Amino acid sequence: MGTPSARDKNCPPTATGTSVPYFPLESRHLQVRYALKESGNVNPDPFSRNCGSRKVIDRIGDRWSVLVVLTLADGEKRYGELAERIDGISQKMLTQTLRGLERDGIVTRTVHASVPPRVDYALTDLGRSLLDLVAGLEEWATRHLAEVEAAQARYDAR
Amino acid sequence: MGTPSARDKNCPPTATGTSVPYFPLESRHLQVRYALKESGNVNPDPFSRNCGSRKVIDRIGDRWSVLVVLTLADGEKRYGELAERIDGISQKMLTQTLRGLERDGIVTRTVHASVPPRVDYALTDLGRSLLDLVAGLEEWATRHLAEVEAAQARYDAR
DNA sequence: CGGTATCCGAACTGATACTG
DNA sequence: CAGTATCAGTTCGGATACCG
Repeated sequence: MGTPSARDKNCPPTATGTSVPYFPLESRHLQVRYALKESGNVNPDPFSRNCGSRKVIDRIGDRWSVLVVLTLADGEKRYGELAERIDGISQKMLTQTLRGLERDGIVTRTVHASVPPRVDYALTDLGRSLLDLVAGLEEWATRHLAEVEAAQARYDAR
Repeated sequence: MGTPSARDKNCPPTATGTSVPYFPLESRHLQVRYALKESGNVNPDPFSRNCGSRKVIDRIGDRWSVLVVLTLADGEKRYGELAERIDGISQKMLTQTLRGLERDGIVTRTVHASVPPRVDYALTDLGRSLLDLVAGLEEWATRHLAEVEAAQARYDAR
């Protein structure tokens, strides 16, 4: 299967025009294709499952992660505070999102052995570095919102 | 329903600790809740459907948009080229994604009246401004990939 | 308070077949 | 070539009920 580092190298650094490296999805189908490639049984279009872009996009991909990170921007928060601030999120999704972020090392989860229980969530250093980018996205959105809406109106009119 | 601009103001500029403005989803349920609030029949937690962050997150939210924008980084590309480069995307998803990006004014679609037909896609100025951010995300991903994977390994071990 | 477990409809996604 | 239409499998997401 070649060296893993070599495969990772196939992943485009910053979208320069290299060839066919993206592997964004985790569907069964693609996993199968990947497995086949790994075993060398299929036509050779090299693409890496470990592609960095896939990782972020998976995490950014779900609607809530970004919001959670953004909400933690001004410091540690309790589960309940997060639930309250991120309007529209369900308990299930909040928990699920927090677990994912925790797994990725983006937030920490601190349980205080008190009664009633108290659980605090905070960004890690890694999380804060991601926050910079995510905040940029939000800023972009607010800055260009009017433009986007104008474009949509134009498109819909036609 | 109050002035729309006032509602938009409720949307947090850059995740400073204001209160409960996010409305990321477009589910029927939430639309109903929003409609209820609009008519003033429900408890008052002000949040804006036009929240800028919702807009971007919706667009960034699906896995493919980011990849398409990234792939268009080095210039105009044909439909087929995109399909080839973005490995794993189906025709349906590619078309759907491109339509969405076109609607938002992020890409242009140029049909050449030739036979066989030829359709070129390119980033608009708006698209290029978004590219900057998206490229940053990709860079972040590649830079911190090892960290994320280490965190995941640690989490899974436990 | 801060979750977990289950259920179920909605939405997403891809494969396939067909068209201008 | 660049789509559109249709259909089936999977996942997503919320409501509800319950637990430590």
